[in-house]
Amino acid sequence: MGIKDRPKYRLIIEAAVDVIAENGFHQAQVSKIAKRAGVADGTIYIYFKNKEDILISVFREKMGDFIEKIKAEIMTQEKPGEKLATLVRMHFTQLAAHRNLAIVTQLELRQSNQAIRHKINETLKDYIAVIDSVVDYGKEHHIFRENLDTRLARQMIFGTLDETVSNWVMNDQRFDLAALAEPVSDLLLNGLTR
Amino acid sequence: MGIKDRPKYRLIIEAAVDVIAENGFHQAQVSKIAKRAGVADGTIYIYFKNKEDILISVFREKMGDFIEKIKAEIMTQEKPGEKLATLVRMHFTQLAAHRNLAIVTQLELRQSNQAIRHKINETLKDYIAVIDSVVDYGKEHHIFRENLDTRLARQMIFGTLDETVSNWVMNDQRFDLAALAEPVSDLLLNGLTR
Amino acid sequence: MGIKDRPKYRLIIEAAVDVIAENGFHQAQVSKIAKRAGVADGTIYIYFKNKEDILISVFREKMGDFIEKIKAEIMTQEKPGEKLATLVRMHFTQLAAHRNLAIVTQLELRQSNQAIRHKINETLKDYIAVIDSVVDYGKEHHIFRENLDTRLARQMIFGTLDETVSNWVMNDQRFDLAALAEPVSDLLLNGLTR
Amino acid sequence: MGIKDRPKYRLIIEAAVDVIAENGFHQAQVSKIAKRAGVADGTIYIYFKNKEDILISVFREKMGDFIEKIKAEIMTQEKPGEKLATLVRMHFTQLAAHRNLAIVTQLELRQSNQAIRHKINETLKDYIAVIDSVVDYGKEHHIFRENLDTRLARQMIFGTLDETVSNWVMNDQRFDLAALAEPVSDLLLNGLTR
DNA sequence: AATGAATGAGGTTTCATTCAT
DNA sequence: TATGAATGAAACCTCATTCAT
Repeated sequence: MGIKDRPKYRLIIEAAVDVIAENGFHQAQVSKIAKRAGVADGTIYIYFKNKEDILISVFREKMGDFIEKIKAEIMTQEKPGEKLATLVRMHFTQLAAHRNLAIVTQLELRQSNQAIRHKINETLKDYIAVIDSVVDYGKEHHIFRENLDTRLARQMIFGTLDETVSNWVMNDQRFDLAALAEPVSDLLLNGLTR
Repeated sequence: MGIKDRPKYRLIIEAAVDVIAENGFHQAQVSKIAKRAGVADGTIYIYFKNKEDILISVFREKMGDFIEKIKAEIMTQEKPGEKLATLVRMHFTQLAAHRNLAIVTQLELRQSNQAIRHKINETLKDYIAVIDSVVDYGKEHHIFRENLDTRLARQMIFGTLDETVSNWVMNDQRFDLAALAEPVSDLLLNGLTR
Repeated sequence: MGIKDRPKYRLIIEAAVDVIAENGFHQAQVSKIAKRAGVADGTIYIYFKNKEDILISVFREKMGDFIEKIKAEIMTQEKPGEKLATLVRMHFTQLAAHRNLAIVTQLELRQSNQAIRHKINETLKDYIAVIDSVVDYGKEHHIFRENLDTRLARQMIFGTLDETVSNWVMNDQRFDLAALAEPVSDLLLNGLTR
Repeated sequence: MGIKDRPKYRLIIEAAVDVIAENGFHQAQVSKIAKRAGVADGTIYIYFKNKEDILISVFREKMGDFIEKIKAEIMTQEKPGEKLATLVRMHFTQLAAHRNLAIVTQLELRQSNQAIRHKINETLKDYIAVIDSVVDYGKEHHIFRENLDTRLARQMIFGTLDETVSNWVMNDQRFDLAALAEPVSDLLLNGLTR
């Protein structure tokens, strides 16, 4: 049984998300995470190499689930427009359903140093690939413009989603994020088609 | 003569940008900034209340210029599409021309604590207003769709620009950012029109 | 087992007394106390909230003992005059026996800021109560004048003792403090009786 | 004309008393004293060698007056008891009339380092001599006990006065200090006579 | 495997003093 | 004489990580 399957591994990951969301990145000390997880400080270091490893693991585990679910849902769709709409909807609904996770990924983890953010970007590459595949699928099916630059399209899609969720988090989640799925995917679709 | 007009004020601001860009946010000690500016550590505190004040001032001064120049350039344009194209072009060319500033605003200052980021967001509101005015202008002139949600459109525009510049910085400025101005503004325009 | 019962707690208290007595209040850096106690700087902060807390604790612990011993000894006496004589004798002999403590309480801790001195005064209130009880006891037994103002009498007693010890400390303990116990208590007694 | 007779010298002395009384010893920066005196920081150093010199001068000038007035008043008395009563009364009334001075001498200047307090004690020696002369006068006139140890008597007198004024200052001058002159001198007299 | 007491490096800020004008 | 901008040394405290138990 790998170390990641033992109960305390997940306990620490969950504790880290909550502690960071509630206290902010700079107030999320290892000892605080340990106390929340109900383990000793030293135990953390049996499961994680160092603090950086905790943060990266939080992102990898949580974003892994996040991406897998989006992938699975997109696969059920045939039409390019539906795939894009599904992507947007899943992106928003998942983060709306897990506010602490949204706070951690949109606000707090971005305060980490360059080393951590570099590792985080590695994980994001999987998501980038999903977006790119949706764009390419649309181009192949002649729904999106064929001279569309995939990278630019992806930056527009990801940038728009990211900026929207960030606004939602920074406004203390006061508006209904899920409700924005439709107008946002319409807006993006309008930019990609023809 | 206000304190901000004395030569050392600007000297320290410029030194801060360079030191942060070259060493990273967390390695930008006050003593390093002072040495780069050619002043004593204590002199910093004649011009700035504390370290936080230096960082906020860097952003305010630099983004102030940045926004003013974009505003001025946009005003010379009549057509909504040209205004948007100008916004995108100015955003990219200014940051491409001041790489250290781009590194500081896109990467390093985002690692600051919530207090600093809150103050930074205050300055960004001026830029938000500029983007909103371009969107509204386009709607009023029946070039952009009239049922377009201004906030969503702005999030798409800003999100796309920000994501693109961040990609450029994180890729060590290996591609020509300014050259992306035209395809990106075309892409955005396509999303906003009709 | 409380944190104050762990050996390092007392080790740090003792180190603080010695370092302050030998170096003076303003030259008693935390790192110097830590080195003298044989612990790391950070260890200090496991046992004490901050530097102020060390100083207050030194006074509370040491004066606590000081007062308890005087109290116990006074209780063994029946005659008011003997109680006063015991108070004076114990005050002088204890401080004469612990010169570093005398230096710290008479000279060095008085250089602390108002917050610390306020906390120190809290501890002194216990001593004030002991003196007051001796005065009241003498009045009740018709040995001290019955119209004697307890507060004034206490100020005379404490002021005289304190001034005498301060003189002894400032004269580098060149005279025999303990030998002054008898003449001083005679002098005070003369002022209080009839 | 000596430097001490020029108007700014006294201006700075008065400013120092007020600034220390109002802000506390540790918050009485040279720049604050300069601003209060209406002079530039650098001007302070034309009149005083350094900050220590300001503090010592404050004490010397103010206590000089204080002692001179007590001396003069005592000389008008013939009887030993009256001389002592006058000493006590003048001590209390002068400090009661100059609260800022009382705060500075009783509370704030005692927070200074040993070097300053040593110099302050030099000035106090003049006062010590005055008290001693009163004690000796009483002994010579067979009013005070002849075997009275002058130093002990002086420590009792000064300690009692000092402790009483300190209590008054620390209780925010809530009671009438001058009114204590009579009972305190009676108490002291009782201790010295017979 | 689990604990938690102990470690120690590192940086922001204050303020007395100087000196060119 | 007077100014006030500039200097620069010095210390408290935090917290990620270790290791004896």
